[in-house]
Amino acid sequence: MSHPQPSTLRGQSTRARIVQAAAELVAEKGAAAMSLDDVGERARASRSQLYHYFDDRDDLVRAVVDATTDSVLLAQDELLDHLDTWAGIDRWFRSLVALQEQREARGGCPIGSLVGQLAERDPLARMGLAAGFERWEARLRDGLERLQARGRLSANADPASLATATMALLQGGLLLTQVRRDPAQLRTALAAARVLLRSAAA
Amino acid sequence: MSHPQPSTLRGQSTRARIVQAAAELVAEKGAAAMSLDDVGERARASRSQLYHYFDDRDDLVRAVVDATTDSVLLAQDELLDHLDTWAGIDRWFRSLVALQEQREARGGCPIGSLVGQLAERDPLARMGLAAGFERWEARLRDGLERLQARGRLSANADPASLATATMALLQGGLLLTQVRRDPAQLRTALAAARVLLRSAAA
DNA sequence: CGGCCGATGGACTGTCAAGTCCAGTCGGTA
DNA sequence: TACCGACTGGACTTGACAGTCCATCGGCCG
Repeated sequence: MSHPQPSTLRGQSTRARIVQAAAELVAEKGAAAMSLDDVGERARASRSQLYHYFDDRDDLVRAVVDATTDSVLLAQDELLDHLDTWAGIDRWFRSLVALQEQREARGGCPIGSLVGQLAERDPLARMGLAAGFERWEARLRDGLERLQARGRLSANADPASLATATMALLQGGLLLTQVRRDPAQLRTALAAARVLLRSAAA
Repeated sequence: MSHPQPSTLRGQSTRARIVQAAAELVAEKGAAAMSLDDVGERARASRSQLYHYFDDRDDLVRAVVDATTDSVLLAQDELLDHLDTWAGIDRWFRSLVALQEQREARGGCPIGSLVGQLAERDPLARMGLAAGFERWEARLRDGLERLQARGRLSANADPASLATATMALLQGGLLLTQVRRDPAQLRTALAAARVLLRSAAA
């Protein structure tokens, strides 16, 4: 945060390697279990490089939060662009369930999992996570608004509330999937989201 | 786990004090930040007492998981007994929102927050959390089944799926509430749960 | 009353992690 | 070439933590 973007190409690449390695370790072992030694080893960067690019451990974790939300949103970027049709929404839902099946229901949501780990410990990290969720939810809300503008969603439906409820079903479904090691939990939650959204169809 | 229930009253009380202190610290600072020194101090118990009653740190954390789910379920025991009427369900929802308002949206769900911290690190803890969720969801499912038996819920509605979806909305709503520090997120999620359930009304 | 055993106190050890420090290297520029 | 600042290497310090060890207490039962 307080460090400027590295001025040389080499510096940028080193910083990126560090964040990447840290993000992987956080995803694998949790934020508390990520040690700077681990990060250094995986990123092939020494101790002083970590402190050259980040103020301290917390600063690095915040960078991980940002990198993780970027990566989650980028991975579904295409799908999020087409939430203004019922088919597009269904496609998104199916892809989310397929991903959990492929992962054998491990890990939950990369962003959501961090909430319980960081929200009460680091206010800045919490705000970073909130910003990530806001970007995510905004994509859905925009889709629903376009759906409504085209008259496929009831005029008195509230896209903002529907988007929030859908995000809640998604996050809650992922949490139940993770804790039960069963992708069917997410499938059920998203089926409910479908019912909810369709009940507001025009 | 491997230790039997303490045989003396004094032992039982000491063990209970330890679990209680550990549970408080986990709730306040997160499972990873709970140290045995902190626990000992708060419970007025020495190091060897911790190892007298628990195998190791992980064993204590698992006891915390159980104690936390017990406490969450006990706190709403009365409300969970009356989920077989629409009024009872509404009362439950209102009470959940009121609790978050009172807590200023801090902490999220005591059980749900632990999922991201423990699920991928300790399989036994994950199973303990899953058992907690199952007990919780079962209470709701039972209520819905009674509602259905009395003909207030459509005969072709599936109480199990509705219960899962409602739990997902609850957990997701709490997660969004926590990360945004805004109880309205849970209110919106539970309003959606109400719509979902009513749409299955007979 | 004497021993047994659950329960307790607290010092001790080894390990590991965060953060500091300084001595370098590299690449571009004058 | 000489310099300068960005960048890199890795040893070192300090502290905290999990887990171990042994000595002791205290009530109950024979």
